[in-house]
Amino acid sequence: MTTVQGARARARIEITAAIKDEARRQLAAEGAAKLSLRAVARELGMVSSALYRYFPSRDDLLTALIIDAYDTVGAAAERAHAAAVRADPRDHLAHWVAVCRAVRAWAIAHPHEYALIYGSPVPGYTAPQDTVVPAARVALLLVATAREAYRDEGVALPPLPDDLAPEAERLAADLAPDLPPALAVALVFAWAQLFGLVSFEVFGQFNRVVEDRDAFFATAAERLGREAGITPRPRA
Amino acid sequence: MTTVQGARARARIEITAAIKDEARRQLAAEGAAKLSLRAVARELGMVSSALYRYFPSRDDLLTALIIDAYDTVGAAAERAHAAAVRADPRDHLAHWVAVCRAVRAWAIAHPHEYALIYGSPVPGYTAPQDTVVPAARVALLLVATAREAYRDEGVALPPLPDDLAPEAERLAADLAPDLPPALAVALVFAWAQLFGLVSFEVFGQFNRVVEDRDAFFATAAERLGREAGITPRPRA
DNA sequence: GGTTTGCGTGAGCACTGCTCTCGCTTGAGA
DNA sequence: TCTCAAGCGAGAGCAGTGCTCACGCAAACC
Repeated sequence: MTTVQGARARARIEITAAIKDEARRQLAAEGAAKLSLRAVARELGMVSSALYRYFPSRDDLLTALIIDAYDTVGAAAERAHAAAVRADPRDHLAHWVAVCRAVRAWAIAHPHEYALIYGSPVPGYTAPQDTVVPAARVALLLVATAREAYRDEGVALPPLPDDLAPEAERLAADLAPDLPPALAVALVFAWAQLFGLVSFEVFGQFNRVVEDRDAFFATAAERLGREAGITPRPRA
Repeated sequence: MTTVQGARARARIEITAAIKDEARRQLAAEGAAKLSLRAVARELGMVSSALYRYFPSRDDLLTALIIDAYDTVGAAAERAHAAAVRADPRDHLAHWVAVCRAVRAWAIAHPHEYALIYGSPVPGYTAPQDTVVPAARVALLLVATAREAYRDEGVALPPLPDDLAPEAERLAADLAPDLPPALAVALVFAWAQLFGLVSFEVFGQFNRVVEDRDAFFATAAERLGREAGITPRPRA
């Protein structure tokens, strides 16, 4: 599908990628606050103003990094999910936990990129439309996992209070019309809570509180799965 | 207790407070990234270098704001808790929910201050020791609420997996020696998950997803309370 | 082959955090 | 009461930032 392009078009793609790579390096090293266009340009051997041919502003560079970050964490989660399905196609709780662990592992390995997407929004900055699809990737994977469990095993969930019923219908209609509203609500809860756990760990809130964070997270992820209606696989 | 102080000492206190106030104003208006010492000084009619007599660096100013933010959200939560106890001393789930709502309300009212304390750590920045006591204030309140419920009504919690048992003992010993380890773990879960929910709302992750956020959060807070072992009050 | 378009250059503007020296003022000790 | 160190504000200055703009060169299109 990629037609043979002129040298110029190809150079543009390569330079754009190089800028993002170098920016990612600085991001990983120093954090978003100290990411500087001039330093990126310097490191790439170009003059700072040249960089504006590729990204009209610092915020646009950050937005590109944000989209990439959403995509890589989404891809990592999807890989982990696929591997878990391969290992045991029927153990849906294991699939769920695998997704959670993948998100956590990626976050710990790339804390500054994680902060970029799940921390405080950086500048003035309202998330552009381009970010919403990649941002939904992990969420949709959680929904898909819960859906498979629901199809295979059904679900028993606590009833919803009346005043949440309209919201629950709306949520279900938006993100999973084939699932019961109570499950849609439980999934959104679990989704937010998963990132609450990961954020607390990555952002240091667990310092001097939780020591054995692997075991802690494993249990938490499993409980989240159960709250999302996924029953553990009965022992064979 | 406050001895009569010289005019100089008093001026120092007042100016320090004025700097923090103005900084908070700019923080609320533009966010931490755009908080500038020079702008604060300008607004206060002093020269920027004078400000360094009061805060040795921008990070120190931010740290002061962080401590204040932890304290105000903690105070708000404590007020809400006290009011709920006054309204019905036996309804522990209502006390819990009141604390959660107070945290959320404060976060929504002061999103940038919330981001400062529960978002991504801002600069290079490792949290100084001074912040850990105020930071624990909300957490300790949650523990206290759960403790009262536990004393009055006991608790039934899911069993912990074996590999989490040592961590659970440690947690219980550190933050509530009088509570069962499984409850200590459940409390840390609930604590992280509470701020996961609030962060997702404040940081815009719920945009285009959750509409009726009041009802959504109310249900979530109640479920968190139940997971933390607080049973609803039986109807009188 | 001529022209439009894309792109790197370098100067420059307004801003930032932070440092340093210079004086004035305050307040505690002799 | 006088003295002198300490506290404090002023101003200049350094190094760095995001971003803009006119300028030329080179590639791509007609």
